[in-house]
Amino acid sequence: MAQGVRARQREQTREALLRESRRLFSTLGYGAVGLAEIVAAAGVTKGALYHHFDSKAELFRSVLEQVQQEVAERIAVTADAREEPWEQLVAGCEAFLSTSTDPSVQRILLVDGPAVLGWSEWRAMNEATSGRHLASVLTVLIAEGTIPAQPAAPLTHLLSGAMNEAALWLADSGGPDDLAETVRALTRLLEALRAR
Amino acid sequence: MAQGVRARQREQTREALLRESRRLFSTLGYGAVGLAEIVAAAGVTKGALYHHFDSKAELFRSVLEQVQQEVAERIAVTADAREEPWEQLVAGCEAFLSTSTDPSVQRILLVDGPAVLGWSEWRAMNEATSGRHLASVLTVLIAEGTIPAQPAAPLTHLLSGAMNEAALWLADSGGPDDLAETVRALTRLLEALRAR
DNA sequence: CGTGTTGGCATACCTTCAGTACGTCAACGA
DNA sequence: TCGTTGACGTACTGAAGGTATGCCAACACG
Repeated sequence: MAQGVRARQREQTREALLRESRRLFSTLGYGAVGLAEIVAAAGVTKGALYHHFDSKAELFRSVLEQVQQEVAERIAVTADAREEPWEQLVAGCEAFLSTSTDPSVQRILLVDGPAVLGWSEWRAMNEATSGRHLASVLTVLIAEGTIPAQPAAPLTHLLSGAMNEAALWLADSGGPDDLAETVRALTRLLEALRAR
Repeated sequence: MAQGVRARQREQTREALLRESRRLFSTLGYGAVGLAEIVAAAGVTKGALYHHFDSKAELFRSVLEQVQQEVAERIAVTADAREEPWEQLVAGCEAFLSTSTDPSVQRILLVDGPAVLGWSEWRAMNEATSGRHLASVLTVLIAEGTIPAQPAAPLTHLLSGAMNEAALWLADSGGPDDLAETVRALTRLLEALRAR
């Protein structure tokens, strides 16, 4: 860390760009934010921006990657606190829903993400971070027979999509009751899946 | 119909703009398509476009509205062919999944739609068309006790999101097996919901 | 049937914004 | 100490969304 004044300055600039662009992207949306706004807020110029990122889309990609990492981290921490895979699934889902009340998660990760990067790239990125937790725990639950035998992939996508949409909904027209109601509905859904 | 040469010409121009922009939006995405491309393909100029639509986003909105109507129509026709509400639900879900293999539905309705219009507007539009069918049939199923008593709204959004994501997934990395697998997974999910 | 009006569109222009070319200066290695 | 290089700043370009204005044919109306 702090390997020379040069590298430190570089990191500061990069972080300022990421921080300010994340703030602006999450409040105004990708399309409504100009590079001029971003560099002004970060206290640099477009030369600096293009020295660190190849394009506006690449800058957004880095921001999205950062958001993804944070979400995945919170899910992993919450889930790993439980012993049973089933408990991990439920806790992880709840963690995702509560984390996603953050507007930056909303807009950047769920709305603009697929449109800017294209859905398949967005999906690959999701798969590499928070999506993997869901896939792996479902695989375990199917293998141990807690969930009836079936291919894991389709079910993973169904649940993933359900939670994404639910997150968007309860942030939009959300009284605080709706979060609880949604968690309960999701729990009922998961419980219904369980083998009996 | 055909009320004067004037109104007919107007309709032709408008339809040409909607048709060509829908084609371009669905293949390249909203951001990658310029108005110059659209008007060239439609055989008119930007003057005509702005005479019919207030902005590029408004043009996209009209295209999206058209796509939504078509999807809702196909779902309604399929569902109304069944008697029992439960059969209507399953058939409607299957109809949505198979309809959504169309790339224009994919890109316009599911990917660019929320980003261009904003999620809440997109949601309102969805609610007014195809989303209403899902909401109403779920309400009936809960009322008649086929699905355990619970608020309808959260469950509606969970299922809606599940199908949206599933549609995107099976179009992207989809062998024809995946469509069948996804339908089966969705059916299992719905069956699990059923009161026993 | 002649005439004024309006609707439907073309043309030319303006503004903004992503992206590029190039210059500059301080940090770094030798 | 000096040449090199990396981290920017500055100035410019092309393109794209949007606007102002003009034109001509269709329509209403006497």
